[in-house]
Amino acid sequence: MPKVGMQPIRRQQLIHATLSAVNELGFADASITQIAKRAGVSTGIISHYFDGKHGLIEATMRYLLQQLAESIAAALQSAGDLPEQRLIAIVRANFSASQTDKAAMKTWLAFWASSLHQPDLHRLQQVNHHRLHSNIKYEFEKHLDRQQAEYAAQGLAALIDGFWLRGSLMTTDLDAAVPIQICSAYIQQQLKTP
Amino acid sequence: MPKVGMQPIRRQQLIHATLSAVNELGFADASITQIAKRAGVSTGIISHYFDGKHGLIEATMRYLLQQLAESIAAALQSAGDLPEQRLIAIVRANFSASQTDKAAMKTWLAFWASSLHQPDLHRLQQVNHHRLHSNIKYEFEKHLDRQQAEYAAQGLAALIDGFWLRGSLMTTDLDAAVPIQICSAYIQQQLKTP
Amino acid sequence: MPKVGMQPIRRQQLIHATLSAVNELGFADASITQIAKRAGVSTGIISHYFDGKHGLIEATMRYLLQQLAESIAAALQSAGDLPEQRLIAIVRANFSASQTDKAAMKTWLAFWASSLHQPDLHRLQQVNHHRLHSNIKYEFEKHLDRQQAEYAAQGLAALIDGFWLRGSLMTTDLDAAVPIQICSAYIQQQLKTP
Amino acid sequence: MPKVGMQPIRRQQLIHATLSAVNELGFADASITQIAKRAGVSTGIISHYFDGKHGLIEATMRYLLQQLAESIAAALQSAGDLPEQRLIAIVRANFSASQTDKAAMKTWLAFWASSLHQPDLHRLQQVNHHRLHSNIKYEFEKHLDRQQAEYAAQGLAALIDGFWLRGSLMTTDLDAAVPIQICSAYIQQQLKTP
DNA sequence: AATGAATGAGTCTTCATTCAT
DNA sequence: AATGAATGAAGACTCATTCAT
Repeated sequence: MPKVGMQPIRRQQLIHATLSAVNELGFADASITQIAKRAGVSTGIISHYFDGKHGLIEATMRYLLQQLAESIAAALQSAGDLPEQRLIAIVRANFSASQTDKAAMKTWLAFWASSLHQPDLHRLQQVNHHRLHSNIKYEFEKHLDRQQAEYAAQGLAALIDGFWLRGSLMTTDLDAAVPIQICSAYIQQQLKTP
Repeated sequence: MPKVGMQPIRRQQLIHATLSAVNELGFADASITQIAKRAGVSTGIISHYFDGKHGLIEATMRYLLQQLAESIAAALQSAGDLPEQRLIAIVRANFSASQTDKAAMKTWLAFWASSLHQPDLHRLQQVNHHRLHSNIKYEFEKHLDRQQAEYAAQGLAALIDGFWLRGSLMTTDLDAAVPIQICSAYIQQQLKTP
Repeated sequence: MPKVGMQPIRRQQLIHATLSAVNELGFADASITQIAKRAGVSTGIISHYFDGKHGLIEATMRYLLQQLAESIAAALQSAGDLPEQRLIAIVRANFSASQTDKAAMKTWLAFWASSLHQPDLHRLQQVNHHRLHSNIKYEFEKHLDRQQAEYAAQGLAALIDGFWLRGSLMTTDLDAAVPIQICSAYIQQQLKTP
Repeated sequence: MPKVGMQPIRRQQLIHATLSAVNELGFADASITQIAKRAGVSTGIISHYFDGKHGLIEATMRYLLQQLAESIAAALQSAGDLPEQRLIAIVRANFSASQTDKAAMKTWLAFWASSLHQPDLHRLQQVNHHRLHSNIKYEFEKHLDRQQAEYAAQGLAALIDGFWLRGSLMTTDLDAAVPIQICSAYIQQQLKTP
């Protein structure tokens, strides 16, 4: 039952099917057969819309990154002007529900691991990591000198990613409250340093 | 010409070949053919000594974990009695050369990601994460109350893992000095809290 | 906006696109997607006008054969009455520019090879080969007895096809002058035989 | 039931299976499944011994070329010293039974056609064509000047290939007697030219 | 103890065809 | 008349495993 203008619908459908498959089966077992089955379409359609599995994987990772970027952008927009507020907003966005559900975290980890040997994915992931660092450093620099800000930014970014990594490897769901609290304390500590 | 006592030699040979293959090719492309080639043996030998590829992978991860555990144990032994000294020793062990070279980090990440969908690996990895937390918390508890120690431990463990994760995803080698410095500052900060 | 009389236009369009695709990509890689792209139409149109890829291939071969037949007919019409003149005219037609450019030769060879296992194409090709033989033999019979004419015809036909085959397999373009000269010499030789 | 030293046996087995499949099904339908079935082995073995289908195809073509080369070499060895005798020996070798059975001819044609778009096969085929020309020209030069020999060689090579091509496209088996007779006459004619 | 020959399930991809619009 | 969305079979290839030697 072919229809016109299906492209965006099918692409979204397939991206979600990919996330679902990676979450349930793992990156290694997320075959296009599995993905197509979850999307309720045939395997051929993947090549039709994404020019192969690799294209679908990349599009899916791009989608996740975009979600995170939007989440952070929105958090910053509704945050106050104080660096502390803005930094906590960034932390909260990174631990927002959509980012901390088991499926998303497992998928992120899978993508990162596979990005180590896939230049295209690696580039995407690098941009993401650099952006988090920049966002954070930018706020710290309002109160700290360049060197202090750099250290504070590295520390906070590591803290966020560390909680995130440990959360993704845990069996239980991540309770975002504790990480947020610890990160907040870290932020306050850093800002009062000088 | 059967040789006696080949078992430990062959096993070690194959574990190193696995690390080498995972590092250079990535987890997905580390086939037993590649591994056997690097070890200079035939593929059949893998089933003989490890009962299949899965057994080899698990043994390799176990080996990495043991290395880390020994590294930490040694660091603690030669550390002083002060919690601060002991905690910094733990940090240093986690960022020691053998743990932060690109190959080891890539392998760790690959194992972690794949552990998400492999119960055997997952169990190993859980033990490891719990041990780091326990080690750290034990030291913090010498100066802090249980709740404070728990938070401090979670924070420091996240900091360590976060630096480690960001390092493994970087293109350049990790300069351990900065993470160690930031972790040290964090430790001192936590210990003076009360 | 349906248009009237599109059929002949579309068919011609698609036949030329097929020749172009077979020439550039080879018979094996001349998919209907490629052909449709070159014709600037959708793939569906091929089934519409030719009832499938096979129909298009057959029509294309038929088109090539017709071109050759017309070329020979024209050559004979403007040739004199002497058998020698007429035979040379046939030779020239077989090596005329439109038949010896790389594209046409490659396409012919591809069609012939595939005709070995496709009855429809095989029939077309048989007619063609028989026609060349008949045309030639008819002229030789004006001066030779039946048996001699048969041999002369077989020889000349083989000579033509042989040059043609060697030309199609060469990397460089075929210089028609040499084959024509050698064929002419052969004709003269045969005609003076008795 | 793995055995040692199977390589040459399996390779030969698979090459023959390839010839059989190409002959019966055509180049396009000679899938590795079909080939493996004819050889009585699994498909995986093809990659094992030939590093993929392409390697098998190339090895098969190389085998055919070698057969022809040996056939010609043998014919020349047992031929007299006279150019005429030697040239006829070459002709006979080209139309010997092993070269003119339907299967071999169809396979040759299929290979040649596909060689147009496969550099590896093309190179093999070029060598073959050049060798035939050289062999022939070498003999003609014993009696003719360079230019005459070149023309005579081109003519005879075309004659051979032409008969061969027409034979491969025929439905019936090729009766080698007629081509040999016509070629012989051509040779004699050329040699008495000056 | 060790080899490597052999298997066959599983992966991704390509492609001609069909059909609702 | 024409599109292009969708299918699904078939293709080549990879790979962990098995087993006779």
